[in-house]
Amino acid sequence: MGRRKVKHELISNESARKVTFRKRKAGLLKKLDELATLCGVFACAIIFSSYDDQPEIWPSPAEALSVLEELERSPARKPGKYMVDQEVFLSTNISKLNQQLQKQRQKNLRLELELMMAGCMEESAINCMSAYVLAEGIPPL
Amino acid sequence: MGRRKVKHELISNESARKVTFRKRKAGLLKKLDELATLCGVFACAIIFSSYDDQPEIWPSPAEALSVLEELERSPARKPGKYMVDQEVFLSTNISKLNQQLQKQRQKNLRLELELMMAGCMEESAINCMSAYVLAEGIPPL
DNA sequence: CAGCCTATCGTTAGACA
DNA sequence: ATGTCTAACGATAGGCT
Repeated sequence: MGRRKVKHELISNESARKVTFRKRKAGLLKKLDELATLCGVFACAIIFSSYDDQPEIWPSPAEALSVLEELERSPARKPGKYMVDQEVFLSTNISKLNQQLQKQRQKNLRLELELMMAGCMEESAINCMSAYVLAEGIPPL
Repeated sequence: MGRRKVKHELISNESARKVTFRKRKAGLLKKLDELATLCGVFACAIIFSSYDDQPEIWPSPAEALSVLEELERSPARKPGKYMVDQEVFLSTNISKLNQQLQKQRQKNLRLELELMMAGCMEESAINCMSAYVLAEGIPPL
């Protein structure tokens, strides 16, 4: 869309690439916002580029973290799918992995949360973080 | 876009909402693919919905994990930004958090990787996972 | 280089099978 | 409900400032 079609490959001209990146990143995040609102879904996006010194984290670092936690928490598949033949092995394997991950997750959660918020927010990072941790009821280190 | 404008709010009709979700999710992921290709950036998106029983993970669970790891690994800010007044405290705080997280990360990495791949891939999950782990040189548990 | 403009291309809402 | 069609709306490439 635009005055000409663009080939689906890396834009060779660097300044043109940067302009396209800014425009399209904005367009993409708008679309993600629309999808989330119109359809009531829970989503995040993370974009690393050499143009921004911080990764773009949508909708916000804290909300993105919630999505990542949900991802860890979510059952790998619908339980019923495993109740067949050799897949039972996979099922128990997943259960064990889940248990191990659960233990790790609690420890990691605080670290990730503090790091991400400290890194991606502005001056008030520490205050915001404390408020968030209190609100979510996560025990102190 | 389409025959009529749509208000930026949850679509009340459930079946219409589901149709819109399918269409827009596809459109969004196409745009993310274009952004990544045209601009050479590293990105992922995760979408939870009640319509799909699995979260949509783009571009793939394994690649999304790489992006999340990059996020953990990435310096919180440009180093220079901390070299001012009271922010030095924040800087050392972030360093400590990073060190702790680094230890956790190694343990967590294998667990998350196995769990995500086992959960989101099809029958050959275990084989693919093993190949990936070997290729990446991650030590066995 | 960052905004603004607009012709043009792409996405999608609604209709229909 | 799932797929196709297409009018209409939205995103954006290139040009300009």
